[in-house]
Amino acid sequence: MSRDSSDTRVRILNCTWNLLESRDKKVRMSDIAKAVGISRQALYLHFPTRAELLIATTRHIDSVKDVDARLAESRAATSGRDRLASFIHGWGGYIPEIHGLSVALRNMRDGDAEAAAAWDDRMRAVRHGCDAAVAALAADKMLRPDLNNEVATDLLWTLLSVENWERLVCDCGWSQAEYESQIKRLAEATLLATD
Amino acid sequence: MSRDSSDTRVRILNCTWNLLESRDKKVRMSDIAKAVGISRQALYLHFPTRAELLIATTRHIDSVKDVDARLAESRAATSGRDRLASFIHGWGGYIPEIHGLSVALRNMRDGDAEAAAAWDDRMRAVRHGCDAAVAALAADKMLRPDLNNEVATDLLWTLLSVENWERLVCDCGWSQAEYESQIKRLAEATLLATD
DNA sequence: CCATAACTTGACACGGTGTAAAGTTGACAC
DNA sequence: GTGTCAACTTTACACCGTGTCAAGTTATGG
Repeated sequence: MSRDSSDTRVRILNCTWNLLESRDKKVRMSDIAKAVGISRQALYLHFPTRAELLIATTRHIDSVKDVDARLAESRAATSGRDRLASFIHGWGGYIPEIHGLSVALRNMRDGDAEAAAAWDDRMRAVRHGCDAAVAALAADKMLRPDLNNEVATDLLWTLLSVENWERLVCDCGWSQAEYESQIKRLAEATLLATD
Repeated sequence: MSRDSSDTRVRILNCTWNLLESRDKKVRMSDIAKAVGISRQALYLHFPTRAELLIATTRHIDSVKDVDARLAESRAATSGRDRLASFIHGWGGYIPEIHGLSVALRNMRDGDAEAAAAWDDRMRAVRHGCDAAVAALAADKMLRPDLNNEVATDLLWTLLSVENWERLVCDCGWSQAEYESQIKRLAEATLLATD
């Protein structure tokens, strides 16, 4: 019973996750196999390609970290401004969880269309969140009059990119709190009407 | 005389540049060789590794596009605010020239420390420009009082990343002019004291 | 005519992904 | 017990792109 197929699958996903978050170096299929304690080939019994393993790992993290719950909070906000702040907190706080994976997936962009599509799909989901936050601002007449919804969404989406988080937190050494507060200020300065 | 060594070297650099800007796919050593009209091995007579070829190509673009002249303009600005605007225009206008190369170099990050170092070096140069622009603002007492120079430099540097340009221009379909004007507005909203 | 530099051809090692095939092990059914 | 099925192992190999090596060609200039 301890050698269940689904059990091994979960162990693979967890080990992949751990390796991606801990190591800075490249994570090979053989590294993952070694970490799980199975042969490299057994990996291919569960996941046909490295790309699919990485994609499955993102979904696994999503379910473990309950990304939906984080987003639900922002959807519950009453004012547009609150919604913006809570979306930034929700998504911005999620970035560190998926950062290692994000790097791995992005590094496969050229050479693997499937991996690229998977990453783009996730980014599109973030964009929907940005769009909703912008729409809430517009509904409250809080959006700068010289910005239409699409341009505003583009700007917020860009601001909240994983790359910007990496720059500020990893390269510049900011704390997560500093990141969130500055990005929030920046987003407000960018999007809000000066009343 | 038409078969000069330095002549071939320049042809290699130009072809590499062209391929990186035109193709979206991966550019292999054999692709470059074919484009130049020489054998793959001849490439290695001029450049020891792919990474060194890419790095040499960045330097080649720098000299052809005269990046120094662009930066000189911003250094000549009288007010801090002008300096910021002209730095954004200078660097922001240079990004499209090096974009293809930037992607190729960044994609080598893991696996080639030399390529990573070369890219980081260029980004550090941009950071120096950001730092100078922020210092000019501070000298004019135009910098927001709640920002110290380092945090302000971090923010401007992040704002002006190639990745943000890619998002807005490539992914969102903005024109270069839209990019520059919005980024300028964003930078001012982020850094300038509200007088 | 000879020497040299630029370049060619063809072969190969290496690392990482993915495939294929035959063998082992343990749980459960009858 | 015997059989069977699934999970997993071991070994081997094909493919691709980078980089190396060695021997041969060709043009130019002393």
